[in-house]
Amino acid sequence: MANIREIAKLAGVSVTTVSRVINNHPYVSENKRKAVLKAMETLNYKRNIHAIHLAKGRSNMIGIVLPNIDHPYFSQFVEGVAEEAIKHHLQIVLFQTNYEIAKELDALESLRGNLIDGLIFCSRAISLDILYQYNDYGSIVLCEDSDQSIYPSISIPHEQAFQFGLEYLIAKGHTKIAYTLGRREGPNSFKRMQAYEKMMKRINQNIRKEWIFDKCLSITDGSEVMSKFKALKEKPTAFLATNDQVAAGLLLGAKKLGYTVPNDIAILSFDNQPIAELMDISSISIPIKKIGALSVSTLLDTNNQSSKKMILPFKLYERSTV
Amino acid sequence: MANIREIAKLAGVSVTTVSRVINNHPYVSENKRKAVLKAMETLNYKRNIHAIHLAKGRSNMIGIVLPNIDHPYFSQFVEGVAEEAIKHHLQIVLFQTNYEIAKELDALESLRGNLIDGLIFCSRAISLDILYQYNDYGSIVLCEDSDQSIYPSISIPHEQAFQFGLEYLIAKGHTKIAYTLGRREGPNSFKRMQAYEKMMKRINQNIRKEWIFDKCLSITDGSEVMSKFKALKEKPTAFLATNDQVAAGLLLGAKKLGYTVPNDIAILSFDNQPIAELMDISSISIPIKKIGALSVSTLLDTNNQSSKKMILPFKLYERSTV
DNA sequence: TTGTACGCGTTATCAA
DNA sequence: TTGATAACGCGTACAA
Repeated sequence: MANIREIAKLAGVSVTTVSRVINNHPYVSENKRKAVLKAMETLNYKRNIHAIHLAKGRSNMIGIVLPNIDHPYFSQFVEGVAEEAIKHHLQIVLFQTNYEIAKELDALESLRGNLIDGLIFCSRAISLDILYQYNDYGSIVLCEDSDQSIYPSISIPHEQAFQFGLEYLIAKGHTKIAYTLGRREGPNSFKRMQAYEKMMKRINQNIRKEWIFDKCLSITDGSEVMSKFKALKEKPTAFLATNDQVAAGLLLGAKKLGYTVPNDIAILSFDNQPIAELMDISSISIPIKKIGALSVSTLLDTNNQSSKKMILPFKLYERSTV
Repeated sequence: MANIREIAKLAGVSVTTVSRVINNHPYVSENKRKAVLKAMETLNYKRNIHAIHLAKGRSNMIGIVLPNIDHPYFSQFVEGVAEEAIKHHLQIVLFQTNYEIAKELDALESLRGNLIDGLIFCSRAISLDILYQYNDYGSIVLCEDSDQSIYPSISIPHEQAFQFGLEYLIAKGHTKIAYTLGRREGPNSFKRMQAYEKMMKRINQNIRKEWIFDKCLSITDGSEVMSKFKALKEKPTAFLATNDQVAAGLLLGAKKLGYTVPNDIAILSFDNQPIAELMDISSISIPIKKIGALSVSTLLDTNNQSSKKMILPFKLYERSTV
């Protein structure tokens, strides 16, 4: 409860001097500094962070917007953010939105209300129009393959990567290719769908709606898709999966249903997480942690270069499922 | 930028009245309320959260201390916390510690400095002695099978659950039982080790250090343990695994090395997450999300019952790996 | 090198 | 039903 004034009184100095000692400012004589430190000790002083935030107008906290933390992609992303944040003495506030726009607005309002200095959109549902309204209230970084020009964005080139995956499957002799998506509405999904349509046109294949599975994010989702695959009259020969979890589910589901991989059905996925290596799943790597870390440094850097787009490299890891 | 005073001026009322309107207090005439709301609208008013925190002495933020978020156990835990927190309009601040005591101290200092109103220790490395020094600075909840009596704790009965798992393996004919641990130092691990020693004594088995594998948390860790298993002269016939990830790694590693499960080696794990169901791994469930959710409500409740210990039930799901 | 005095934006108290 | 004013605790011109 002891505040800076009580310390000053006990130490026989002014509050300014106390403040200087606390913040390691120069121009404090050694004996006064000692007196202040001693007073702080005896009164068990702790500074009130809210007062600092109020006085400074900043909080050294940043927010992360994500649908749900309980998914390897997002938790790894946050891990990358956390590691970088700690270097800059930033605290992290989590906004789990479940893709609800109202919750994303909460996060934006927290930015407007100065709770956080900046906001990282790991994945968003809200429209860019609304996002633009918050342009003045703090830094915002988008982690998506975005073509807008207001906010900095960081991602891999999703369209190109998806096309690369399709070309790889085609080169392996596949023309009947199905794919899974997290959710149709996301900007990254949109890029993936574009790549798919383009490539199918190139190899003269019709787009079959029943070969496109959305809402696929988890290992369980992948397994369920495999059951749907079984019921399909006309079957694809390959899957391009949202991520390694879905691919693992597909693989396990396939084995359970008696299909052999890659003979009956080939599987290629994204992310290249440990599970892909362990289950020997061919996967296109995405540097998730790095994207997280870069989103922090970009956030801090945002004064200078307010709307740059960063594109990170992806890489194919060939394994046994294609 | 507009603050409460400017609103007051424009609306022709006092700051008190503005504050009343903002906080839905009674005793504001309808026309003044309208005038205030209009002024807020035209000046694009947003309240400064730091000023509120300072004036109120609270922040409506809670902290979570965990080693690293990029693990299904912890991310699911946080998911449980987040879902409960949102019901109480609480924000979540993440403290990723990597089991470093200094980082745990950071979190405690944030509690002391009023940044957060309460702190949840999902897993801790710091000693209870030090923890006790922060008893006055806010609520603390421990999510461990703890016998201390200062802070509320929430967990499953780890010793009992581990014993239950061992008894199950023994009933299935196993006497040569190995196990994996997250880290030796944790309170939960200690309980598990106790149970192990007790049960081995009961069935007249020596404790073999080389059958105890620590630092096992991930799927990769499990796979590596299996390689060590291969090099073992005298081999156990069963593994009790830290969690489903480790079990999955053990299972995949076993298959890769040509062992059959459960004939060559049986595997039983904890958590019962989706991957266990999908890979048909026998597992003892832990209600992780529920523990997370309860930790929040306990935190809020902590005035009344400052040191209760909550023990949640576990349950065995028998599958094909034992 | 030190201190005074004010600003930060809001809530709470008390008098009217 | 309203408003003046004092906290809340710290940072920082500016003066000395």
